[in-house]
Amino acid sequence: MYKDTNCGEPRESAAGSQITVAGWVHRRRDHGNLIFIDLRDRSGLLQVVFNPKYSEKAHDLAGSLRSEWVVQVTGKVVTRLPGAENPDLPTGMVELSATDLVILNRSVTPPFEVSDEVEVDANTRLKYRFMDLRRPRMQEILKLRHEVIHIMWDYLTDKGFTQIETPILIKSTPEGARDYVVPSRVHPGNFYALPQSPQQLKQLLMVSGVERYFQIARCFRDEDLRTDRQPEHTQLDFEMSFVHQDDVMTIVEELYTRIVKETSPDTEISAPFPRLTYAESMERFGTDKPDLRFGMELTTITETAATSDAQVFQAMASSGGSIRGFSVPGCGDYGRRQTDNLTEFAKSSGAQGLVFIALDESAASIDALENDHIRSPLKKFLSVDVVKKIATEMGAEPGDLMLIVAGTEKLVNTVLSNLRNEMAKRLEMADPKQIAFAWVYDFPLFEWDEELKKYEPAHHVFSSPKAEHMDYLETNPGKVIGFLWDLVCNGSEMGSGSIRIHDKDLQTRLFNIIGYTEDQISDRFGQLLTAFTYGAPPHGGMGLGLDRLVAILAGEDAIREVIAFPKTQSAVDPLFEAPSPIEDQQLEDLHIRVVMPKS
RNA sequence: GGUCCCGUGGUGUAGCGGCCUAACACGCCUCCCUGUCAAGGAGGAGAUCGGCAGUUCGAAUCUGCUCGGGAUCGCCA
Repeated sequence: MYKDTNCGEPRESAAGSQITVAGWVHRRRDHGNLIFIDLRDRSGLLQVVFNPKYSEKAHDLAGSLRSEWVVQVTGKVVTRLPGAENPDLPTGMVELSATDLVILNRSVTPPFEVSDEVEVDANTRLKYRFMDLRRPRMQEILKLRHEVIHIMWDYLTDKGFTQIETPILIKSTPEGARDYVVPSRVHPGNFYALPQSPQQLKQLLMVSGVERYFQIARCFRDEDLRTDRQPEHTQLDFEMSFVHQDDVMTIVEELYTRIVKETSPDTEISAPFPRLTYAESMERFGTDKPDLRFGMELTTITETAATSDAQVFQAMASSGGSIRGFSVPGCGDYGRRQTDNLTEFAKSSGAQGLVFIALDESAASIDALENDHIRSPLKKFLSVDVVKKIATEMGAEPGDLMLIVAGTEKLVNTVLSNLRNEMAKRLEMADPKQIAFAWVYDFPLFEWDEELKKYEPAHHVFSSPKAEHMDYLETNPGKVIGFLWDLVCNGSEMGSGSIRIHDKDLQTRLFNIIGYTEDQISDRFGQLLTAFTYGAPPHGGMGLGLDRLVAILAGEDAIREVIAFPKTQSAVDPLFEAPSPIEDQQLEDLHIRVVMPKS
C-alpha cells in the first residue's frame, strides 16, 4: 500500500504517531520557508506542513507541488499550535509534519477547481467527469448510491430473494417506448434490442420456480431526455410468487423505510406510507403522483359555479365539463403581474384560461365577506353569496387566492395539478427534510387513446384485472380496475407494480382488447404464453427507479447528478463523444448501410 | 418536432449600440514571505465575446439562421 492512513482519519489521539498518507494536492499555501498542503483523498482533507527544520529535501520538493498532483507523504502527526486549529476540518486539531514527500504523478492545470463551491457548466463537467467526480459532493453521492444498493441487496437477501442477471441483448418489442437496437452480425438483417425492463424475463423466472427474484437492472429507452429521464436508467426490479398486492407493498415499504432511515437519518418519513386509490388521488390532487408534502387539495365546484352569472361556468357545466380549483393561502394580495403570470402558466399547461378570486385579508371571516373584499376578473358575474359558497367549499380564508379552471375533467386535472406544484414551489411549501412516499393503487387497466381510437394499457399488459371486473373486459375496458399500483414520492413516480396475469387465456384476452393480432401475440409474447401453460404460479412484483430514489435522498432534481457517467439532454456522452460513426468495415460486417437524413 | 432560458480569458460572472484597446473574482506563471487554512504581498500572461450571415457610419450588445447546454410540451407500455 502507498498509505497506511486515510487523510480524513487522524485526530488528536494520533498525535505522535508516524504515518504515511497518499492523495491529491487540494490546495497549497506557500509561505516561503513554510509550506502548507491540504492533502485530499476520498476520506477528507489533512493539512501537511513542510518545515525545512525537519526535512530540507521534502520542503524543497513541496515548493514545486501544484493542484491535483498525486503525492505520498510520510511524517509525524502533531497537534497544531494553539490558535492554529481549524474547527471546520474534522482533522483540524492535528497536522502532518512531513519528513518525506514522493511525487507519484503530476497534473496539468485542472479545467475547474475540485470543490463544491463552484458551479461549472454542465457540458464541461461531463467532458471532465473524472474531475467532476473528485468533488466531495459527487463522491458523497456515489457512496450514497452504493449504500442504497447495498441495503437493497442485504434486505432482499434476508427476505429470501435471489439476484439473477437477465440478458441485455434481447428482443425488440415495438409497443411502449422506442427500443435501442443492436444489429446482429451472424444474422443479417436481424437485430437485438436492449431491454426497456426485464418484465417478461422475470415473469419467466417465476414460472421457473425462483419464487423470489431481484436485480439492479439497467433499462434502456430511446426517448427524449428530461431532468429525471436518461436513455439508460437503473431499476430495482423484483418479482415474487404466491403473493397478493399487500405482500409486495410491504416488502417495498420496509425496504424503503430502512433506506431512508439509514442513509438520511435527518429526514422525516411517514410510515406506513399513506395509501390512496387512483380515483381518490385524481379527485384530491388531479394527478396519479401527488406531492403530499403540502395541502392545497382540489375541490370540484361545478354545481356552485354554474349557479353564477358567468357564461364560462354555465357553458362548461351544461356541456358536461368540470370546474375545479384550490385555494392558495395568503396570496389574496397578488397583483396584476402575478395573476397574469399564473394565467400564462395555466395556459402553457393547456388551459383556456384561469379564473382567480382573491379574498382580501381584511374580511373578518368568509361569512363576513363583502363585495369590496373580492377581486376577480369575473367579479361582476359572481355574487357575494356565490363567492362565499365557493370559498367555503374550497376551505379558503380571507387573504387567500382561489384558482379555478374549467374544461374537460382531464384537462382541468392536468392544469390544476401543475398549478398546485408550481404554487408550492413558489411559496416554498415543501419541507426539504421531508420525504413523502405514498401508494396509489387501484389503477384502471386501460386508458382510451384519443388519437389511436383504442384502449392502451395504463401501465403494461401483464397486470391482472380484479376478479369483479372481469366481466367488463370486453364490454367496457375503461372501467376495469387492476391489481396495479404506483409508489410515488414528493410528486414523482418512483415505481410501479402489479399482480401479474399467470393464465394464458386471460393474458390472451387482454392482448385482444389492445388490438394485437394473433401473429403479434405469438411473435412478441409467445414464450410467455407458452410458459404459462406449464404451471405458472400466481406472482407479482415491481420495478422501482433507483436514480430517482437516490436523487431524492441526495436532494437533487436531476438524476444526471446521481449517475456516474450520464448523458446530456441530446443523449450525448461528452466524455467519450458517444454516439459516434463506426468504421466502414464494422458496417460491412453488420450488413448495415447508413442513410443520412435529408436536411 | 414545438416553446422558453443560457453561451464573454481555464472557471464563474459584469458589460446589453460608440465610453470596450472588453471589466471583476478565482485559477495560472514569476518573485517575496515560518502558522496559513478561500493565506498574504508585488508583478505578469491569458478572450477576435459559441459559429455564420445581416441591420448599422459603428455590433459582445439588435435581427435571422446554426451549433452546444439546460428547462419544458409532445414522447416516455
